[in-house]
Amino acid sequence: MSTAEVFAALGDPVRLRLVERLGAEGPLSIHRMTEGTAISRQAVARHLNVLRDAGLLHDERRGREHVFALEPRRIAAARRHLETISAQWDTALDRLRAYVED
Amino acid sequence: MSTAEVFAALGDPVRLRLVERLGAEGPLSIHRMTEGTAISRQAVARHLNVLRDAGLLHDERRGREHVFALEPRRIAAARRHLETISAQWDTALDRLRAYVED
DNA sequence: GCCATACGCAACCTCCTTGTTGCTCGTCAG
DNA sequence: CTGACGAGCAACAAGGAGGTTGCGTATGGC
Repeated sequence: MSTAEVFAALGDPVRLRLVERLGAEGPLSIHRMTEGTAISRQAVARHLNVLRDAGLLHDERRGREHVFALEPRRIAAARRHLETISAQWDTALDRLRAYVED
Repeated sequence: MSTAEVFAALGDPVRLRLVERLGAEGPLSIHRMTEGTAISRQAVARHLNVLRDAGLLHDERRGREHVFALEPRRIAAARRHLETISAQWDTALDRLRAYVED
């Protein structure tokens, strides 16, 4: 659930594509998510569990299907984290410039 | 240089901390970056190379020092990517709602 | 009730990552 | 010129990540 864990979860091309699909198509079952990939259902299921453990997805059993859906608040939190770094960078550069001119 | 590679680079707690430090303190040498960490200089250097290969940092030799600095444009690009996913998610939910009510 | 479906669990293999250490090389200061 | 400092390179060990296969289990349609 840490910030690094969120980025690590997004840092695999397969998982990033799964997140993009969930964002574009809405909630999907493991079986549906496996369609269009070159890997097995178990591999996809493990990727989805990683994303859920990172807080990026939430899951629900619907009959014999296991449906995963996006958790947009986690994505928003990661976005804000990157925003903070960029903002600090600007002030750090200003301080560096003042130091060099001094 | 892919998007997944950027997130993977940020997805390690040590590297995320290095990026945060560069954002807060400005450009730093490998030796300076090693201070305050529990790992060796070589390990830090490798982490910095990973971040540079992902496009998140740029580096420069200054005498016998190797200085790394943030590349805020890459961070902004990653931020926009997350923004896109969230935006698509909203419309996907609308379509899902319309489908269920149908 | 019966069978296909969608899934979970566990074992296993392979590669990549992350850390280490040892050695060498360029650079700055005295 | 010489020694200390900051880095680069390479080899190595240990752990984790990502993939597969085989098998067992609950659910839904006929």
